[in-house]
Amino acid sequence: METLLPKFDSVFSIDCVIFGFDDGELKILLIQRNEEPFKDWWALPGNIIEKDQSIDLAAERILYELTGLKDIYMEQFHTFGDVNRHPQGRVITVAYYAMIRLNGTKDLKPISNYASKAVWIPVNDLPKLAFDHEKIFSRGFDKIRNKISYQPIAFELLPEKFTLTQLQQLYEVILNKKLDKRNFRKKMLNYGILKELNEKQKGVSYRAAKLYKFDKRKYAKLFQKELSFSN
Amino acid sequence: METLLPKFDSVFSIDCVIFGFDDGELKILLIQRNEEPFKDWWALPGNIIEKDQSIDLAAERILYELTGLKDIYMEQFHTFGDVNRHPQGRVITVAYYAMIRLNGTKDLKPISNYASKAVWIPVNDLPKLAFDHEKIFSRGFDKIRNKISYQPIAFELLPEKFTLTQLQQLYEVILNKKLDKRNFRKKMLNYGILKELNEKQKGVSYRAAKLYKFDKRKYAKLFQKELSFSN
DNA sequence: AATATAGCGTGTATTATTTACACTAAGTAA
DNA sequence: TTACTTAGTGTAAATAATACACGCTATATT
Repeated sequence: METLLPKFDSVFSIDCVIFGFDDGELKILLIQRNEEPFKDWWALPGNIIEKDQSIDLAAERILYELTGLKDIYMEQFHTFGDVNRHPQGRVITVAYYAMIRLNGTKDLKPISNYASKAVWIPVNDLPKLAFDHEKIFSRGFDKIRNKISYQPIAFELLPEKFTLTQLQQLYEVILNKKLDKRNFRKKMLNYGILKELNEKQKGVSYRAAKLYKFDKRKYAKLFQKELSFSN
Repeated sequence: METLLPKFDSVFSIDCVIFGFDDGELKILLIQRNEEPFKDWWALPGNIIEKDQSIDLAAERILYELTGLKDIYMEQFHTFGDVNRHPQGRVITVAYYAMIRLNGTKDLKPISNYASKAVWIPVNDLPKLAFDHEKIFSRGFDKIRNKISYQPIAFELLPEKFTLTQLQQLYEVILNKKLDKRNFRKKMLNYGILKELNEKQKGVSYRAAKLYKFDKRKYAKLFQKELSFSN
């Protein structure tokens, strides 16, 4: 960590915690930094907010520049403002998260030079991260763990067609606990936000499971209502 | 709104949405601005973050300077970063909320010159606010409404000793709906976080109600656990 | 002393939700 | 044909949520 770098005044930055699910594992998107400080370290995709850009748009742009991912809807979850979180000066960072679908090996290609690469890393196998990014990640992880426990947001992470077992496995890795199969299925189907397809899983060496699709329309209806509270 | 004021570069600010409950009404703390822009307008207590201060501490300091309130624990709830939310330049603001107890007429005295006064205003009777402060307030209100519906956080707003009816009234104004008396009492007492006192309400011209106290210790135990999720 | 008043305090039946729990069925591989 | 692996299913018990009404008690009034 150099100390010869120029100091700069207070700036705002964005950091993104992007979750994906693949191969039975929950992963997040990391970049390898190509610049000081923390050159060659792993870090969350993040950068400085431009002056003429709202923070939400800045988040989208930054994610795109560092990873090549476009049109990802992210949600802000916390702002980190400790004085010394950045070695070069005061940087306050607004952290965003998103859960996205890894369509096979969606190509990750940093557009800007700021990152030398972008890769998916299992959350259970994270390297040391630059700055306070471990703290940011961990808070983001708490956030989705918390959210999923009262809102079925996990579909974003799955392929378009999925089995109930896959969905359950995803819940299990996020919540870090085993769930009861029958109760899980009962609950999920009860939401009424899954469409059963006339298709089955392929390429498995055992009885193939039914495939389901997530029904966005019903989901929206259900969870608009859900935001008001009952007697 | 002057346009002759100096432009400044990107800065961070804090805005505070402080809730109080008094006289059966939910109120928030507003200041009257003593400086341009929006001189003489009502606004949330808020100001610029200093360079060498973490945002959490900055929030405390700013609240103190503008209202005289000290040692108020606030929680961050959202960061607002639209480009044009401040007429003089780019200002990104981190919004905090707190719920506090109005001990009678707790004296509000702006320490800094930046506010000419600080007062409690009923949320149902808010004036037009400076900047995008109406939006910030409204998001903060959503936040506590949401939170209270799954966590009994309302005690902070009540006097140390309170009756169950007062507690219910508070819930009703926050949730903006009538609640069933028997069910409400059953639920609250079931939490096991209320201590029944051997005292009764005084100065009422009808049968006096029992007074209760909030049991912080039990609350902490209960809601630490509550953050993990069940099968 | 009697009465009016205003809010206090209480219980039960119904329904919905959550939990615990184990075996047969179907498809694949050998 | 058999062995293997995962899919798919139901019920009973416990807990939580809801709907609902009236006698009690302290004070104020006459």
